[in-house]
Amino acid sequence: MAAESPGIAFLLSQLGAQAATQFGARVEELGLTPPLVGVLRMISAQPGLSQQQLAGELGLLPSKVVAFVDDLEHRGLVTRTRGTRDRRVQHLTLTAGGTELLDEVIEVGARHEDAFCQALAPDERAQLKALLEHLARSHELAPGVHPGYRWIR
Amino acid sequence: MAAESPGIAFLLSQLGAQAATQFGARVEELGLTPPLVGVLRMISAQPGLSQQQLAGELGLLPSKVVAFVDDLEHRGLVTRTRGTRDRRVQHLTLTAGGTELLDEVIEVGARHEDAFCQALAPDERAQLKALLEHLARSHELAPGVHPGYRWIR
DNA sequence: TATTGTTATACTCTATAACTATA
DNA sequence: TATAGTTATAGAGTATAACAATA
Repeated sequence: MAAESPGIAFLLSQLGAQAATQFGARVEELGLTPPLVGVLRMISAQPGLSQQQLAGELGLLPSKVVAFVDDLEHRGLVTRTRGTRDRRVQHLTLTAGGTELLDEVIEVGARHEDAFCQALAPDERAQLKALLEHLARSHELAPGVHPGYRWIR
Repeated sequence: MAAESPGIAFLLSQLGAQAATQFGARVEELGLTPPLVGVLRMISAQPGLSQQQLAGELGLLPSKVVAFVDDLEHRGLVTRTRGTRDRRVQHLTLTAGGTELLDEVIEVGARHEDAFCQALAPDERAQLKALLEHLARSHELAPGVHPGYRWIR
């Protein structure tokens, strides 16, 4: 019955959705989606990782990884290389174009960050970031890995 | 090329998804989903509103509202009443059971809030909440209305 | 003719499970 | 027999547009 004002959890959910949507709109202009950005980031951080590893670390279904990598490969952003010891695995690496595009994504991300936080003064941003990092650590959220909105097991 | 650490926007997106997922798991035990909770909340805040109004305020498709209200009506949580002046509109109100269930949802929400922020001291929570409210206002997010994750036009 | 709510349909998206090739 | 990747398929979910009743 109490007309409750939204708490921290709801505000996070609201603002998080807003941030994700706006970021999605920005990377769309680069022909990407947020999940594809996550894939590029992960391959950049761990060049040569297999599709299984990628699926495991990002929480994606293997069949979905195939579709993503197909897409990125056809666009010349990623290469698949058969393993020499185990010829079943596909090792993933970024092409020069992929690295270039990821750099653009990072720039876009920086602009997004700045625009989204525009209302906050520098010291407020630092405060907020510290609090959010604290909270994220307490929930054991891997830095840079998005929990996604449906593929939680 | 820079190995950037996640910024505020990404942390918000990460934590927001986590908060939403955990809240969804809690209300699932009450037989509800987050969107259904939003519908119940809105009807409680504006008893007698029409389905069109509900769709407009929550950003839902009219056909989706029909499905939601069908569901809630069949469970005896909401009633439809034809308008007397304009017999096309359906006025929505909560039943006693609906109000009761919403009260439970609010309790669940309070427990969720507390659990989610467990790592933060009371003064940190107050700080964080103030910063988030500031940010939410700057993005013109209506208090209590979730922007959702797909139905942005 | 326009609007409210409803229904039907076409479309996309996701998950599951078969399938192949290697091991 | 088990595993990495791939393909195919069935199911769920979504948006679009047709529809009936009322204005």
